[in-house]
Amino acid sequence: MNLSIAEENHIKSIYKLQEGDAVVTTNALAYELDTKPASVTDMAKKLKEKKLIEYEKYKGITLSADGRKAALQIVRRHRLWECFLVDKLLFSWEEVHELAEELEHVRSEKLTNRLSEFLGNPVIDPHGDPIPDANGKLVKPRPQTSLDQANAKRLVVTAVTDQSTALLAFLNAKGIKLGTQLEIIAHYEYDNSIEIKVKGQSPITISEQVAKNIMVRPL
Amino acid sequence: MNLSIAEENHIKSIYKLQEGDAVVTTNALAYELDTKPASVTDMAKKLKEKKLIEYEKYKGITLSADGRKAALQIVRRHRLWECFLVDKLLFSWEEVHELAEELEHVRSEKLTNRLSEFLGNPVIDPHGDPIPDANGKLVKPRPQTSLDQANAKRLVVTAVTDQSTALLAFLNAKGIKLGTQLEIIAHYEYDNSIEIKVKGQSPITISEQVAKNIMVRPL
DNA sequence: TTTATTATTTAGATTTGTCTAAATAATATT
DNA sequence: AATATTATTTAGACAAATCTAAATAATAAA
Repeated sequence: MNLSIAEENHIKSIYKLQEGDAVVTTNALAYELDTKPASVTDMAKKLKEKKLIEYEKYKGITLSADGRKAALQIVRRHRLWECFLVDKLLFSWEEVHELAEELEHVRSEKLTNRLSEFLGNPVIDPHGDPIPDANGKLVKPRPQTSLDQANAKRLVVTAVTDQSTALLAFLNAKGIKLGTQLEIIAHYEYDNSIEIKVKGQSPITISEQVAKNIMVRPL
Repeated sequence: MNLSIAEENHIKSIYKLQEGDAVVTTNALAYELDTKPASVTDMAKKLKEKKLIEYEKYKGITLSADGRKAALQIVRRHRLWECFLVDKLLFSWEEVHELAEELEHVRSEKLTNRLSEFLGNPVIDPHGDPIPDANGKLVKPRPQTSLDQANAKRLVVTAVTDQSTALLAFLNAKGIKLGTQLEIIAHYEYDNSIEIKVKGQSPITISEQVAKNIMVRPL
């Protein structure tokens, strides 16, 4: 099955929004891909034709088994390139997403597997996300919640779900990265903010919005 | 100036066919790009509009200063990726051209320069072709001729101009690679073949057609 | 349960890059 | 120089991926 870049991007976004097995709506997908709902409908028809998604009009989209397989291949390539960029070319955490977005579309299994080997077959990428293996198997990520819903007080940052340059740069500025230890001091409902103390720094306040994208596990 | 992949491929092929400053014909370019002359004419109009080429109808194509600059950037990326694939991912000589053809279109100067650094700023690629530096400067390649026109008897292979998988695999099978030493035993005009002896092997016969693509310098 | 709102799809247009077939220009041959 | 051949361009079409505007379906509100 030979997918175009546009098709791959749709598959990847459906995979991302599905999170388990939820149905993905036309609007959500259009927003994620920075495109228009009408365009998503067009593409949905094509991907259904290719049996990569389940789709009935007005009923939303889910990946088929083949679609999931394709998505995992793309995700694998993306995360391996991110590793390469950070580990070998010394890019920083927040710079690599856009570049990996392009490199991921070079569809060569041999290249992907050689790259993985070269990097020492890593199992998580620089953002803490697990890397599917050559067969598309994904190791279960360790138990984690988003920072806004954490109940334990002492936590470690394990991943960042939104990889926009803006957020990553913001976190960088605040001294928050993978493995950073922090404590929740207070959660202010009335203005949706959270006061935290990053290890070795004075306390700071962040919005719930930001906290939603920071995944943590109990220390 | 943001170029599409199609535009980049045209620029690159014009650069390749120009060899110095020769005018490139529509037909030659169509053949090189495995497309049709009419398509080349269409693209020529667009590239002229963007001031990347000099073009008057029926008069052929040459690169403008800007076009040459763009071409050298693409060639730089292509050759650096070839180095990476061979040196780091242990691909063989003849496998890397197609992959580099895709990787070269990731247009990030920062990535290109980091990659170059990571590789130790190489100045020639695995096929023996020089790599333009970050400013597009190309070190003059050592004096070389194609094998079919060589006058010295003892020679060293310095480059291969046609990088089709077929030819490279053929040469590999014959034990010919960069740096291989060989002697010309005889040049048969009547059937356009050349008998050569590769160092450490028994003499073999190759066609002039193949010899044209093997660049050599006197030992 | 009507009505209003929101989500989704359809219809038709646009851009990019390509093609074929026909027309025209340049070059080679007699 | 006239004619044949080859090279190039034009005209018109097509597929992919997108868009806008209008129509329709699903859902929420009154």
